[in-house]
Amino acid sequence: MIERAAQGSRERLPLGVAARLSRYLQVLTQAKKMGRSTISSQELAEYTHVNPTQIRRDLSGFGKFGKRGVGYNVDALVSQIRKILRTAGRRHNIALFGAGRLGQAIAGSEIFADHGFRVVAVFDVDPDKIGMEVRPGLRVQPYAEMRRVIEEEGVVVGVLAVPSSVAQQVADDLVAAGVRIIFNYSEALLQVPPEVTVHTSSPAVDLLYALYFYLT
Amino acid sequence: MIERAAQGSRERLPLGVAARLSRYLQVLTQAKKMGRSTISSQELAEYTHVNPTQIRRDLSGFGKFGKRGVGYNVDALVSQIRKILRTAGRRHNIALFGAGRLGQAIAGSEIFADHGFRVVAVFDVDPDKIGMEVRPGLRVQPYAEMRRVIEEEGVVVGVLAVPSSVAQQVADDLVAAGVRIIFNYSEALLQVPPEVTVHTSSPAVDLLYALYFYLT
DNA sequence: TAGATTGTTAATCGATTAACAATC
DNA sequence: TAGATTGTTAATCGATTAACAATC
Repeated sequence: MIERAAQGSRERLPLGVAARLSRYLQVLTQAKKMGRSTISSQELAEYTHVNPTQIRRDLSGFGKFGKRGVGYNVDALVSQIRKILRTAGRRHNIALFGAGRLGQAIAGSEIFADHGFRVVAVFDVDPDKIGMEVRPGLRVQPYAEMRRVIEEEGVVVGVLAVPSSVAQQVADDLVAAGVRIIFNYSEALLQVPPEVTVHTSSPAVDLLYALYFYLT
Repeated sequence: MIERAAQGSRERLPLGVAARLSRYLQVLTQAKKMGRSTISSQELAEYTHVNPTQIRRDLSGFGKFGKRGVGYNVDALVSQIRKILRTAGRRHNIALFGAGRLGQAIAGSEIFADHGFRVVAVFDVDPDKIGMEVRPGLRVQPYAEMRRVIEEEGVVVGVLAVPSSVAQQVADDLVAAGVRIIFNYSEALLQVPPEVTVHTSSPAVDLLYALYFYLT
């Protein structure tokens, strides 16, 4: 606890704790939208599939955020976790690659916006798509412009909604442009240098896992 | 090992093992597509973010699948893991809800097909979308038909690509129709009975997590 | 043979769980 | 006060890691 109280410090959280706090934040944000003002560790557990004792333990390491007999104040907890994860009051810019059906769905979604992520650019190679308005004020730009735009806009994350066949090329270009976080919606296995983090979206993995417990 | 050798038995795998095996399978399937015939635990570790020793440990619990100095045969390992996860030679039918941009992207993707999941029905309430061919041989059907189709087709998984505002209603209807696995692409927090598993897709969670380590 | 990588052990670390006093 | 839920401890279980002999 004494060590953990060093929350605002330079100390990095253990991987597991950071991952779980991110999940709590997602649920809390949504609970807030649904008009909830408090939430118990039990409810958080149902939505995150994390053990309720684990949740209380994770949170109590940073302070006494809850109220016994009541639960946690949603607004207050959102603020606290944002502080811990260092995303409070910051905006992080995303560049999206591929303006097909998936790319359009991502550009039009609120899913990133709720956490301070903003899609500031969309790129495609298809001349028919360039100039298309995927969302008010956001038009598809030619892929050739990616390097310049990434630098000008201070893009931190690249999201790949391109065919698997070109995903590696885009990843290489992103790495060369200095982007360190890549979110891969294609099926390709991407090769990147160690300082770059790739997250590949694989809904089938979660489905296989859920199915196993259904079948047994 | 003696206990684990009971792979084909009724014994359920620990949660963590089942989750990791699913991830190995995803990577192996893709590696196979890319023409790889063998893969080392080291490489699997890079793509799955699971420790290489852990991977060897997980696999050796079921048999000696690897070859020292070489690695694992991709085809053979895919077969073995499918057997362990009980998905070998089976087809599992999926019903998709919502034929908007996201729904169309999912229907057109190979991502589920590679693991024996097949989208056998797409539903929407919008009369303009009904009858639309989202992929050869697969047309959008009216939502009102969902119950009948789910029973006829033996649907095991419901995938929600609908607006958050109607997600709970669809989830309730799926539960009533006997579906036990729900994959939620909306942001809604879904209330379901304990026998039903909900997985909510939250790319923002993974992004927050990656960002934390980037910022620190 | 030399190099690489598995299979396996042992030691450490983090997660899970039950239990319950504190307290709202 | 009664009921609910946090904060916290202690015990167990599973994951991680380093190390290395076996062997392809």
